[in-house]
Amino acid sequence: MEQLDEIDKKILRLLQEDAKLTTKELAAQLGLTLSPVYERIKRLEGIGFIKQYVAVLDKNLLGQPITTFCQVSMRYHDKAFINKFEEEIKKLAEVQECYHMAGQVDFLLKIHVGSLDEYHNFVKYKLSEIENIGTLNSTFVLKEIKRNLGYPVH
Amino acid sequence: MEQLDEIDKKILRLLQEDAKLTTKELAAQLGLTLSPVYERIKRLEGIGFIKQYVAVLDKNLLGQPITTFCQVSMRYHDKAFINKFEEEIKKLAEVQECYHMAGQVDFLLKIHVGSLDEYHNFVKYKLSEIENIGTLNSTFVLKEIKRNLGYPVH
DNA sequence: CGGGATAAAGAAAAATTTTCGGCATGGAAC
DNA sequence: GTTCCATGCCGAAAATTTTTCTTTATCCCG
Repeated sequence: MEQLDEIDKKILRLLQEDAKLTTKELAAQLGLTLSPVYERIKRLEGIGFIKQYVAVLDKNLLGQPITTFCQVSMRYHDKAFINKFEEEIKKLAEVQECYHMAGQVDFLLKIHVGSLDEYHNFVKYKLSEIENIGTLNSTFVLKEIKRNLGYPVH
Repeated sequence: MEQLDEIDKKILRLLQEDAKLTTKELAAQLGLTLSPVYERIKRLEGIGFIKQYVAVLDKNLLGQPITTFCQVSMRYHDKAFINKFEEEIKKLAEVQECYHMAGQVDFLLKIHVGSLDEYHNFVKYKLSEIENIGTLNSTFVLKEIKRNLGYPVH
């Protein structure tokens, strides 16, 4: 596995914030010319440090103002049931994130919907339909204080 | 507030997945020429549906393999204390997300670190240092099953 | 039927991405 | 000490994309 130098890290930090920065702008901030910056970015993409580039949308304007975290426990913990659950979850568009957790509950889901009514329907007709779910515990987000999409680059 | 037509929505769905798509490629998928696609994107940026463009990095390659969710309850709930807490949280690079929650606990934090040792130090020397914290309850992510960065576009 | 607004098309200009050859530096081998 | 090779940066040219602008078509309203 390759190692990053300070220039690579600076590129990653900047692109994490704004992927539309041109190589020209990056080069200026780094005190380099276009070529090395371009090559470094391609290298970072190639070895997988940069996985993709995405547009970040406004969930309120999209009509999805409600965020909830839902803790799910399975009734049985056979591998087959767990796999089945994970596959079903991946199909649900409302579920933005899903983590298999240590501790009391098995899974933590982050869910986005447009209204309480929609959430009710989601739980009743989609989530609860999945086999082998034991308990469900939903908590609602009142306010998003912070949402970074990137990670610290040390 | 403006309304989106099907073409706008398709553009948003595509750019949410891959922000590097050129207007040419988008135009081809939409059955349009460059101009209308270009104008629509600029409009979607202008009215705020598209907030930013970011590069998505690989947290394991970055050396940040550990994700935890930490539930925080405040001792007192004065507005001043709450605001202070939120400001302090915003400063902590390890905290990727922070939500003010309904229910038993006040805040839910998503945290990324490189090791258990680092997490220990984070809790002991950074998180716990913040005034007025009542209880802390950390649960560790065993496995990331799904992590979409976008929202469903209806 | 005409006027005006909206959206798309087409073409040209500007800027960026991508490719490529060359130059300097530094380390390894002899 | 010198030669060779690898690495990283530079600079310029080519390819592609972004951006701007003008024109055309369509639809709605008066």
